[in-house]
Amino acid sequence: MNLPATAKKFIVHWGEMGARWGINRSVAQIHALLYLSPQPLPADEIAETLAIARSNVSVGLKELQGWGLVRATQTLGDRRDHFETSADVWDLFRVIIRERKRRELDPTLTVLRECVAEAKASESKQLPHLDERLEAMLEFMELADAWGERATRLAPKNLRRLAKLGDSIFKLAE
Amino acid sequence: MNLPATAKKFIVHWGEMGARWGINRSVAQIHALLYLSPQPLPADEIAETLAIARSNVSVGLKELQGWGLVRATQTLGDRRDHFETSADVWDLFRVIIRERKRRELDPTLTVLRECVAEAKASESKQLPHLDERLEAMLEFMELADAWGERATRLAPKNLRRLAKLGDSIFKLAE
DNA sequence: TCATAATTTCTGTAATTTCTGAAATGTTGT
DNA sequence: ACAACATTTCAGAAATTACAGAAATTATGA
Repeated sequence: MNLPATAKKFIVHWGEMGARWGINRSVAQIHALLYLSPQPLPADEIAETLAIARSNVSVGLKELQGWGLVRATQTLGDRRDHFETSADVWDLFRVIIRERKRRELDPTLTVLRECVAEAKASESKQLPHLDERLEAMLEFMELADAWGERATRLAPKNLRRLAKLGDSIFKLAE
Repeated sequence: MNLPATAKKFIVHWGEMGARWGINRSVAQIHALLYLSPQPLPADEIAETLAIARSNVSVGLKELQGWGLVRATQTLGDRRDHFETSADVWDLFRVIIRERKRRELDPTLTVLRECVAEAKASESKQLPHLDERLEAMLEFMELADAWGERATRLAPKNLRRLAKLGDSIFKLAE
């Protein structure tokens, strides 16, 4: 596909953003392209459009499917899989939160709980406040975890609605 | 400094987490060590404790100072700078949000606004919904930006208070 | 069953990032 | 001004990551 300049700009920027957040540049670009596409795309068209090797697209799509961000669809008269992502940014947000929570927050909570238990058991001379610091971090992560859990449960529409309530929510805490 | 096993575990895990979020592993480890330390540490002690080159510590500390996460302090009778970070996780959170907003969200908003303007000006045949998709993304980013801005303004204590209101906040959107 | 198409896995190369140790620069006290 | 200490810069080495193309595998239809 020959992309309009605007689409190219968005896809390139999306790739850069992904890279800053620990997502492979090509993977982020594939996702950006699918987000803009009105219909599911076959892997070879993605490869051609983004000018990356077909094999890379295969790996990238697997990765995105692993995140639950992309799914394969089939059409009559074409043996190739066609890939699509959700057109709803709030849905994408929800999925990303869910996965990062599962992959990063949950293991961190496990480690922190172990650390807190150990730190309480044995006081250290070099680091007298070790337990306090770890407990504070644990509390933070548990709250983040709870927010992630709730965001995951909420329907995309309600998530958007909640986001728009920003001002009144922050007034609760002033 | 000879670290207790628990501290090592935390620092190593923190380094891994950082790496997943686009922060250099050593930089994240330096920050973790400073977070656990009851007093500011000189660069050579950081290097020795984490077993990384002194020059590397220098670069890492500069990076952390650039984020506003670490500052140098001086003590009488010691020419060396001693480095410290905030012991308040909510303060750290606030600083990180502020910087990521400045470095990533704000430039993204700029690009997206340009993209939306271009997309409205010229309809594309291949991507008929380009403008809608870009506008939806822009709305999302603007809301994220507004939340970041408010979080940045709030005092750490109030941020914590707000985080603890999680349940009642999410009820607003059900 | 066989030929063809589609996809994935694998392997080596290229590019990037991270890190070290040496050299250069800056700072402090005598 | 000089010596001692402290820090930063820099160039190259080491490690990691990303990528392309070939080979292998899997699926489809005749």
